[in-house]
Amino acid sequence: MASTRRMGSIDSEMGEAMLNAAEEILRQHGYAALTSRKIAEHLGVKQRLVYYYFRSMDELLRESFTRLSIRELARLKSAVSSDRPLHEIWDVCIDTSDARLISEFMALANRNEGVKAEVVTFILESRKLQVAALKKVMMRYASHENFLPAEVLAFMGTSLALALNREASLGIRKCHAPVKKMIASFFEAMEPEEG
Amino acid sequence: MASTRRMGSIDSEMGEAMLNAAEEILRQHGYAALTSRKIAEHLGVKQRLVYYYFRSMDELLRESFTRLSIRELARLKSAVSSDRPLHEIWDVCIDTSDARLISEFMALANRNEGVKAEVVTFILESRKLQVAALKKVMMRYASHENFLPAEVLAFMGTSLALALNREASLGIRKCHAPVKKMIASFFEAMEPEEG
DNA sequence: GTCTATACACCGATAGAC
DNA sequence: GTCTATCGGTGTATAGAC
Repeated sequence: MASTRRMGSIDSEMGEAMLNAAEEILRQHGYAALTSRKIAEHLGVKQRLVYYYFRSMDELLRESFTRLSIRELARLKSAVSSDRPLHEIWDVCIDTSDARLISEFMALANRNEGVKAEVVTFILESRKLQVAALKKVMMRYASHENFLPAEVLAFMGTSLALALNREASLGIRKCHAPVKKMIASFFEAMEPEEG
Repeated sequence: MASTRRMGSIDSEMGEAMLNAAEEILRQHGYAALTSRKIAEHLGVKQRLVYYYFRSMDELLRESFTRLSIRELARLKSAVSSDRPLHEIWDVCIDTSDARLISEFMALANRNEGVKAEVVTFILESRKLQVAALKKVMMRYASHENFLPAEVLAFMGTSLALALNREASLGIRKCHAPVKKMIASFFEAMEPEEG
């Protein structure tokens, strides 16, 4: 039997507040600064309380990414079933929570098995959604033979959005304008307005 | 006047060894584990010695990225002046030191001004080299009007290589094969063998 | 150039009171 | 559900001996 120490539910108000605080700390100060004491301080409670809601900092970290993942997949699904899925998907990718937060989780995933598993699941799931949406659009509109395979386009879209966001968070803009322009005209060709 | 505590040169054998150890720790355990104690332990010396070669851990971190940056730019420059620059540049990007190491520095850059400045300089410099190389190749070969602008291609190349490496380090392969195939045939068209 | 020794702060995690 | 108090461990950085 596992330990039965914990009594508070993660879905409670305080549990959610702690995950919110964790996200905020990750964004602003990085995973090295994500400690139970900082979270408690952030909420005006005592450090001990964090261990009432989470078995360990590791669990807190995993729960944090799980929640983020659920949130992002929901946005993606909603985009997929919209009128102009490609445009909406791109908006989700480019306007995703924060390049900094993602950077932290990417770095964490390389050495935290729990986070890694969640990150992998998230990437595969969102890619599946994107590829399906692309294939559907490419079926609908005529000239889809001129385009690259849906798998390639999905991968490119994700990669470009991530890179644009990452560089923007560093203050870099070089080449971003022509890249964005190219993407916009590309989407316009694939999924024209009033389609 | 700044402090004059330090006496050892970073370019010395021990200084270099410490930077090597730092890289290794970053790769394997992440920036939260990069401590003066771990570096010393890694080399079989005492922790105090790290502060003989570096004023602070912050300085060590900056020096570490600076060295990495110099190394990568040298590889890139050599690729640019080779027989098939595009193919060589792609090889440098895809075979770059390690997706994990880069993930760590990316995360660090978001909150360490010294590292951030170095990272920004590195990105801008390598982009400049890539764009110049692309333009040159596109001039040389005829059908360059069919291609996207050099700025866009450079950005796409970097983004795709980074994403491929990042996912590979997580064990993900989904869509990688068609993406790599597309890139290979693209380069072949732009820079054919025996050109 | 490398060491011992030490200061002081912060970490995760726990026991147990209220 | 939240608290006080405390454990052993680890972090940066320094003083000063050899």
